Amino acid sequence: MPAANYLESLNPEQRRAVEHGVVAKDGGRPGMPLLVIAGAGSGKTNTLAHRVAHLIVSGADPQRILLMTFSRRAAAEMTKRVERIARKVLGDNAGVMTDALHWAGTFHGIGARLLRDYSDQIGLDPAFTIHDRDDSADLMNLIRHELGFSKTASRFPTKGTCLAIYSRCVNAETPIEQVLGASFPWCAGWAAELKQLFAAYVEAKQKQNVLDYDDLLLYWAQTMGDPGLAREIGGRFDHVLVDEYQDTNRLQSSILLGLKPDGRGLTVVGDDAQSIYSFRAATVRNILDFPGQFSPPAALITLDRNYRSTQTILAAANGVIDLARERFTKNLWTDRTSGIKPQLVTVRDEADQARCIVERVLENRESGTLLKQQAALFRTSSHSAPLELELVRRNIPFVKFGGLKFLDAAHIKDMLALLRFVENPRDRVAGFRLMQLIPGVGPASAQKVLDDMAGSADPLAALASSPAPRRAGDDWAKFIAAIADIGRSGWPADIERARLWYEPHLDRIHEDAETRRADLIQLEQIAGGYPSRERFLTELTLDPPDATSDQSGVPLLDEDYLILSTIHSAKGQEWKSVFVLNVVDGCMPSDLGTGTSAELEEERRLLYVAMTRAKDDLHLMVPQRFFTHGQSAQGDRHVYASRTRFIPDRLLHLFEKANWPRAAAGTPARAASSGPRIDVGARMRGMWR
DNA sequence: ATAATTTTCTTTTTT
DNA sequence: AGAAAATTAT
Repeated sequence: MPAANYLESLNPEQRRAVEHGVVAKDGGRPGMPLLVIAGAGSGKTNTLAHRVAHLIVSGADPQRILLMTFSRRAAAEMTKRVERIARKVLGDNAGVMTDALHWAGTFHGIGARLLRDYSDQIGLDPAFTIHDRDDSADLMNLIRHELGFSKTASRFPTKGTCLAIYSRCVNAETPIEQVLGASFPWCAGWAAELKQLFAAYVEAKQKQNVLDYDDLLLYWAQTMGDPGLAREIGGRFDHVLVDEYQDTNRLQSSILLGLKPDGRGLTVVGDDAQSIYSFRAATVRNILDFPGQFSPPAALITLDRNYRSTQTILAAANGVIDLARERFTKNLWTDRTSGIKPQLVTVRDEADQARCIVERVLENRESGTLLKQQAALFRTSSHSAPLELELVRRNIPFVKFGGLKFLDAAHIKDMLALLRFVENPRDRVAGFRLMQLIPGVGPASAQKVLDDMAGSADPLAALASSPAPRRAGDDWAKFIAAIADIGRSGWPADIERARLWYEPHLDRIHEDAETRRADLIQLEQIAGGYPSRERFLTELTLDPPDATSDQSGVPLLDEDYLILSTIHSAKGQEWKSVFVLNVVDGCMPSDLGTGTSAELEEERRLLYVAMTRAKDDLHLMVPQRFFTHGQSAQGDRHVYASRTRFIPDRLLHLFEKANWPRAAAGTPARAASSGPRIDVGARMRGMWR
């Protein structure tokens, strides 16, 4: 039997978690269910990876292991680690073994694959396409319009709100009245109309052969409701492991229970103190109720030793989370002796905040910390705007996670709509968008053609024979030809053909066609990495490349760059040095998130997550003034902000207080070194614009 | 039917 | 400040 020394780097609790229920040489037979509560920085990913590797080493079939993570990035990282660990024991065979670990991904991604596999058994066309959030909102809007809700006396909820309500009903498995009461009280009067809208929305999706994000879970859960299929699908996997379980919702937990009703072979890992996705209907009850769902109850192992942060950072983070209204896990501890306390840096405004961060980031780099080992975190994507400006000005490369995506750009969406329409001609949202690119074609004529198509058994033939809209001219024939060609040319030649059709429209519609064209070329390169059009479309909508860089293109891998990220996107990551922006009431908590105490508690956990990302030093930035929006560019209307309510006075002893720019003794704080504070010249020029 | 213009509303986090 | 919806002009 292989020496188990690859487990020696683990502490006793981690090792128990890894070995739970695994008997050597047993073929990795599924054992009793296990819940691991793993605090921030407690080696959670490492432990889970060791457990998977240990299962494989003990004889489990990697093809029969289902590993579900929160993002695909996390899945890829996990697979890599599993291979590294397994290699220590199995040598070069490990690669072969872990390659077979191909059921690793997000709930949504795995759902999409299973639904295609079982499509004929559940009456689904396997060519279904997937709508992202924007597509879903567009479809919702279409229906909303059709039903006449866009012209009601008092205002009907917007498409986005409608979709949010729908999504919550589905994901929380909760009736609409309750959802409206709890989360959307201002829409409570519309319950009947919303029901009607949702019914029509569901019908439209089915007619058009499209699924939205929620459907991937919903259809999966429904499929598991059939005992035969549940047994078959559950039987495909000996081991099911779920990461970040605190951020799963009711629907996801019912899927899990459907897969493994007795809990055998089930492992879930999470930390209730880091639950930050309840806006997506995630519920912390999932993790709390997990053990009791089985008899005997699932084993519980707690990892509370932190390996990431210094003692002072941990003390401050513990201080913040200690004030939470209710808590279930204990405080983290570490034996990493402390450096300096986390710093609470007061700055004048957001511009100074940006300058201060840049200055410290550069100092850190001088003393040997790469930019990549430093990150600036913020609550809302737009909070980083002044910092981005300053970074561009100082020529410091950075990559931003969260917020606007590559795929959100209009021209990228146009291209994807074209490919999607070829893949699935019944996808009305795609067709509707495309046809309106053609000059002389607006909503009305697009509608008419799509109706023709919908009424036909062969939609593509109907498209070709449908009369061209009167004012479309030549461009219509070109459109029809392109659609036909793309169907024939094969992958990835398809996408080049698609671009050839789209380019004239791009030039016509957009001023900055050149920069956008570069994006399209990049899209083509990304496409080359996928084996088929279907896989490309599916995986791109489920896992959009999430880095948008203000520099051109994605920085090369060996280049050094600073990380900018929303706190949500920073989950599971760590950096040597972390700067948290706008630690101020109104930003953290967001002024939108202060409604209910549950929301407030989630905002508190958000700050906790941000703080626990830091290994060696942590800066919380507190700008005192905010310039308000909605005024002329040079206006100086502003509001004064105060330090976040999550760090009240009695926690101040856990922090080092600082000001920036540092006021020289006796003199008022004034910008000495960082250039002019106001650009008078620009103001004068601005007077005439 | 489409394009251009004015008015009104809404502001997070993401698979 | 910006987007989406409604309204008016072509």
